[in-house]
Amino acid sequence: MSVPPGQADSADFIPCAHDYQVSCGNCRLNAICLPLALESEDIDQLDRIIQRSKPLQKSQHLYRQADEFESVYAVRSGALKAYRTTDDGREQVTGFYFPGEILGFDGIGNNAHASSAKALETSAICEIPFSSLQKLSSLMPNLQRHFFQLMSREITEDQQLITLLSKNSADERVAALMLSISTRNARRKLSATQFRLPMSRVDIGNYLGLTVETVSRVFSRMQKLSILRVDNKEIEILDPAGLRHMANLSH
Amino acid sequence: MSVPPGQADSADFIPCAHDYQVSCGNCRLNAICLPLALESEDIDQLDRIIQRSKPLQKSQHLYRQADEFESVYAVRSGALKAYRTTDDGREQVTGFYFPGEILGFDGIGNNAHASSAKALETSAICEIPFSSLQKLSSLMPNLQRHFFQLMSREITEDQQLITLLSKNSADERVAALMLSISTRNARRKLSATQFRLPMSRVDIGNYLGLTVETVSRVFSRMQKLSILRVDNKEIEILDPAGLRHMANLSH
DNA sequence: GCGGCGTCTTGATACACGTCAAGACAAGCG
DNA sequence: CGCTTGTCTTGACGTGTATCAAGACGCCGC
Repeated sequence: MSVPPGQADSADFIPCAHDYQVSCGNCRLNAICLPLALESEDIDQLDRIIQRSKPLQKSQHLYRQADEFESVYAVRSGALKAYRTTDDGREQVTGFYFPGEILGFDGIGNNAHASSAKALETSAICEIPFSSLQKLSSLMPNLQRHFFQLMSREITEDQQLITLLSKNSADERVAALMLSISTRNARRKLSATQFRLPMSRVDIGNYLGLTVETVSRVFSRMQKLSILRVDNKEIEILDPAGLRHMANLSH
Repeated sequence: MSVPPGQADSADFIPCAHDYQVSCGNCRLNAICLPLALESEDIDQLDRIIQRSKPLQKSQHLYRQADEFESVYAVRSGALKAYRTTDDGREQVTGFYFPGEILGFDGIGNNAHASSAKALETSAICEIPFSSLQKLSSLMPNLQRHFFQLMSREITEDQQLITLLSKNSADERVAALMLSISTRNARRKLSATQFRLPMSRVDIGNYLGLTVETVSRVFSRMQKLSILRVDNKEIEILDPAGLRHMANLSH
């Protein structure tokens, strides 16, 4: 297996032939992924259970809805979307996941994944087998607490999305998503004002409960107002305050 | 403190002068709340940390958004709603909680409650201090697993609501809520076809991302189609199959 | 380079639900 | 009892977003 060429656009990817052997201790994302006061002894234990064998190509699945639940996953580079398929065959995108973020928690409840996860671009993944994680959590109270917190935050974020879908206009929804991506970029020490969207307009619309056309129109409107510069998937936030205003206050 | 009079409409309430001293071992809801293979020894340990001191009157708060997070709570009788207040002062109902169900998980993430919880009618509550729960979880792998599962299910349910809000019509949303309440009633060995809604039309609309007027019109429509009999908060499901059809397939 | 095929944009039209308004009903209280 | 207040219902109308349709753009293989 050779190292895929042209990782230039993936700032989180560590260009090293044996990159899948990085440990949590030296991973530059650990401040996001594991902001814990763990002894290096503890980190070693964690390292031992984590598997880093899965570089995922664009549009490949990490797991599928109804698959048996075995692990949760941390994104090391790239980006993923999670989505569920309803009884009548339609899809609902439930989240986008960027480097340092963890997905798969929705599978614990019934021992089967409640959603599917698909790579939006070439992505490197850390797999964390849940049974090992449970054992380790019993021994390391910090770790147990950390995973309770991660799940709790997922709940909080879902509730924010619920509010967004329930109460906000198309403009507000798109603005909120742009701000969310901007914030998450900043957390990874990337530009908060310039980035490339890994997902399509269809995915954005699906996630926000809007049609592609509406999303497109909102982007055009924002561009006309000089809040954003939009060049296909390339986004530049020209007026952060205006964007925040558009997301929150405008009724 | 005297026992409140007139609990006749609250089927889950155990009419006993010292009812706040029931233990998990003999609580008739434990199959829902704690479906665990726990030794009676373990149950005793759990009993010891749980506090049952809080009978809540209608419209009283169990906790408020931004309150310090200390406990999660199990509903013993009555019903509650959880809601968050957005920056611009509007409210979003994020869930309804019935006997046997546990709420408060959204507070773990940042050590502060991310939502408020308010009693929709007189309710009895079991308080489970989270720090004790964490310690106990480390000792009892089953218990740890159980709470991971509960949180995971909360995530799954939130995602179902996201899908509902994002993809479904007013008819479908209301139908889905009625089915959800029906199912949860059945789980508690109550009628799946006849029940009294503890929440107002405003709450329903808020939860489902609809106005009161729309909710009311949907109920009228359902009544005209002989799917439901609606008498203010009293609901009778006349045509369960029709209701299911209305919730799922109709487009 | 050129053709083909997604993805994205833009415009015209339709409709589901929101908004506004008024009346009906229920509950609490002097 | 009648008054008040809040909740619920029903109707008429307006609007934001979906839908339908067509064209523009970008990407890839040949």
